[in-house]
Amino acid sequence: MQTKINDECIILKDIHTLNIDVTLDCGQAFRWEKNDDGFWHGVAYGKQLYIKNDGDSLIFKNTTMQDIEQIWKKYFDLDYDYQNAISNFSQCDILTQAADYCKGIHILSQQPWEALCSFIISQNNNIPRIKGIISRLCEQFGDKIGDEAYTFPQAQKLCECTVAQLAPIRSGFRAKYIIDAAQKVASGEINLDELYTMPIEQARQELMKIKGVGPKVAECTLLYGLHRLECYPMDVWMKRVQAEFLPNGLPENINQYAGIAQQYLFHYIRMNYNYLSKK
DNA sequence: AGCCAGGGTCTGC
DNA sequence: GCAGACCATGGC
Repeated sequence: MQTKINDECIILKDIHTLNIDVTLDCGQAFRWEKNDDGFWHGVAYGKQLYIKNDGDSLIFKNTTMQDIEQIWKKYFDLDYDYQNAISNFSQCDILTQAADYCKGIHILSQQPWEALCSFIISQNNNIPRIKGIISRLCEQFGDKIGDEAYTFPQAQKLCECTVAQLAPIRSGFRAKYIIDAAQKVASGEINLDELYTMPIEQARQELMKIKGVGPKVAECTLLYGLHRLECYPMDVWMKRVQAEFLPNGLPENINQYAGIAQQYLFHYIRMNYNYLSKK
């Protein structure tokens, strides 16, 4: 991987597998927006970033080589071998189609607390509105770190809030769930960092101690916040795929890559539902 | 206008 | 253990 540094840009060459456009717009993260110049801008790990693809290169703006090494390589999962994972999908038609359609989608490593909070908000909700709620949450309770850029508010901040104080973000019945999660995390009753290595079933149970966290939200938190790739969140779209194309579930050799398969199937069915359901 | 959305809780069998 | 009502809100 070669690196080139201009005045304001850092360019990583030979990044073949990451497609920024799809990765940031496939329903796993809710805080990225695309500018007219093609750059995506967002905030993660308390840092603001501008990024876009340019052929086989990745162009970073508003960051440092040190942050790329310590934060963004992990966040965008640049060191994981996606080709190898996808090579295991070849015996399953729908997985092969989905993987082909979703080339370049990586599973992001978001901060565990942000992922937990975001997917609590996601329940019985649609993606545009999830983005709006999270945006208002950050604007109201996060730290301002740039022009219209805010950090994701920490649990230590939100644990002090009442449902009434959260009213401006218009999260509806989910407000009390956000507060319960914040209290359990801020108090140390739940230690999210332990979930990186905890046996997976125990990790699920740990998260489901939080009010408003059931199997789906726990699974999303573990997949997108802790990079537990064996997790397989089942939302309404995944149930449609399963019913129509995977009556016997995932092939067993996919289990350790189930999270990748899930993200590809989710995006594929959502983008092609009318076409696929007619076939 | 009514249905749906990256679900979960609570109640009643 | 399982079905069904209910939950806030807004996009379509």
